Amino acid sequence: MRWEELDQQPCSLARTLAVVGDRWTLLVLRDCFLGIRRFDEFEKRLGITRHVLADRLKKLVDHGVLIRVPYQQRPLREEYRLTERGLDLHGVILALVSWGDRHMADERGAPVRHVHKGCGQVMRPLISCSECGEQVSARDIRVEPGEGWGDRVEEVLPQVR
Amino acid sequence: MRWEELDQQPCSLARTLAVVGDRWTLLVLRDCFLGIRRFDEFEKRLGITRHVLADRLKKLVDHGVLIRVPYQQRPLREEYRLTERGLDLHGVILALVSWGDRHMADERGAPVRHVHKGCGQVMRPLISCSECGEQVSARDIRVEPGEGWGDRVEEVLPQVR
DNA sequence: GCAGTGAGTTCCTTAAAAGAACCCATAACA
DNA sequence: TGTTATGGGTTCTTTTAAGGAACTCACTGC
Repeated sequence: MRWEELDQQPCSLARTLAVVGDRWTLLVLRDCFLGIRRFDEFEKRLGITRHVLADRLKKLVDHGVLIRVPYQQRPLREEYRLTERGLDLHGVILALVSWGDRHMADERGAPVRHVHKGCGQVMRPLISCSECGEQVSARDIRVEPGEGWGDRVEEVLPQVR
Repeated sequence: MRWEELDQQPCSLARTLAVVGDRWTLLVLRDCFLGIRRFDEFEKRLGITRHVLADRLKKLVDHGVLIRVPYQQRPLREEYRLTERGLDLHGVILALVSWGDRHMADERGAPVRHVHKGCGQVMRPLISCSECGEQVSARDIRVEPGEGWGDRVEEVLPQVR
């Protein structure tokens, strides 16, 4: 399988990875959520090569995750902002950060805190069931084929422990 | 920045990406959550080269995400199972799948459904605040430096919109 | 008229992934 | 007794991607 075929797969994970499944892309998005918008700021903060940065920003724009917005004319300068679609990736970033906080933090603790504006508290993200509201983890969930699965009989979902 | 330095950064996202920030790794993990455990099964399902698969499995074992468990002696054969640390990555997979379901699904809908064993319903994962229980999205959260931030004054968190 | 800025491109070198072939212990088959 | 199959890799060569540095271009401001 090549990466170009990835978004054709009947798998939402593969399709998402076709958009953001690249380390630089996710680091760029992290900075977007921190309010970074301009080419040279990304470059300075990430230590990414301009070449790769230009490529990743372009792909994110093509996928509707970022949008270019002019912030001055003569000479035209544009910055990159998260679209609604991009903002919706916050859950992905949060999940990654949260795992890192739990399993990769050094003795000094988590590097950044997330403050919930609503209640003013430092929060951890919890994942819960949209139907009953209860908190869920891996063992609470069973996976089964949905409508978009298609009729590839041969690719049977194995038993989930 | 090289990938070897990534887990040294004072950023939980970067540190998590040092472990799982690779498309193949995440696809391998997806299959782990579907119950796949053996080398040749991963190979068949993913269409990954054996070379890369061996490398990714080894890295996941080194990072304590997977563990090798013998399932027969003579000849010794081992399978790969998620550790607790690995199971805890479920939130990451769920977040990625969920975004794909919302933004990358074709007209037929989501390829797989997640059933919450607790209530028996097909669920979507919701993210909520650990302190007040309210549902949160990108705009409800403010980021600020935490204990593990260190004293790099120059790297100021920019204003978040 | 010269240096600086923002946002890239181009060119060349190094690293990683794809693809195919090979290896090794054992078992099962004929 | 040799022949093929299985599981889980490793080796080798080619293609693709990333790193690093220099160049471009349309301005601005000094």
